[in-house]
Amino acid sequence: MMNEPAKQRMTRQRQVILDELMSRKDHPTADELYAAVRRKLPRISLGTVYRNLDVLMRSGLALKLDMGGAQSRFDADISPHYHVKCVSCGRVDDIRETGFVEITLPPSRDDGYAITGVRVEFDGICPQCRGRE
Amino acid sequence: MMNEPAKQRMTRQRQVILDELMSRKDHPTADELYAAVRRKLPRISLGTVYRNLDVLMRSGLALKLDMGGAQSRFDADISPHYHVKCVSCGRVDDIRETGFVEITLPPSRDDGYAITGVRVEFDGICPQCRGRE
DNA sequence: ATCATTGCAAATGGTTTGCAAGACC
DNA sequence: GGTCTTGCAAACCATTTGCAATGAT
Repeated sequence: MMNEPAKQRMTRQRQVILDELMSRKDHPTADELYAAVRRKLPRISLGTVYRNLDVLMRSGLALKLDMGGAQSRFDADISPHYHVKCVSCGRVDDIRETGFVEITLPPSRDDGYAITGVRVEFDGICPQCRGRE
Repeated sequence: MMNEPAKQRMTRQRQVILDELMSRKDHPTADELYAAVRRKLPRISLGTVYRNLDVLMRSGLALKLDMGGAQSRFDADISPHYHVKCVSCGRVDDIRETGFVEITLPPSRDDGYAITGVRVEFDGICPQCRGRE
């Protein structure tokens, strides 16, 4: 009756995916991760990468970033921080200084929504693309 | 040499799509719009809807909302306002009170990004779904 | 034995695109 | 005539899924 948490095994594939994701500070897409992980596990499949990213996400070990654009990006840094997306080249970086964002969740009335969360994302031009202008 | 703005014609299809989009306060997906527009233009194709939404977007007459999830949503209300997405049913509504959001764009230094914009999106539970709990 | 997990391949589903016909200047 | 636009269908591409085989407990 109880909703038992699903028993998950830390398989070799899952561990390698998580390690890879934690080792980088960019925010790779599933296929970028697939390419990287394949160097250690040549027989791994893209489907497995997707399935494991989903598991890691549900377990709270990774974040899925929908920053617009076709592909999702993933982040193993689950500490609170914001993201900037370069409107020119599409890369996504962290923003660590959060002092300039001030959001007070509105009380649950208004049009009746009970607000449960906010997402703040920045657009910008990365240093590389700035130099190239 | 100059980048002339493309000459666009306000075709019947484009007008009907825009009218439909302006007439509703929800934020329809392309295929919802397609279904609605088809009542007036039974022979219109989904491809035409997509192409016109793209044109309207570039012309600044409509906004494309990427609120996560598979499909994009569109909005003909281009005045500044925020959106809430119901985490339960997926519908998207406007938030008109912006007093509780205070964001100061950071100066262009930090890791080097020149910040050009912010996106703020809310999650919540809509009144309908709240009642149904 | 049981049950999560995998590799593989096929399927899905939203969006885009090539092309020939049609509409507008 | 030139060019923007359309309908149709096929193509695209990220992601998901069915399934038989594998692995861990």
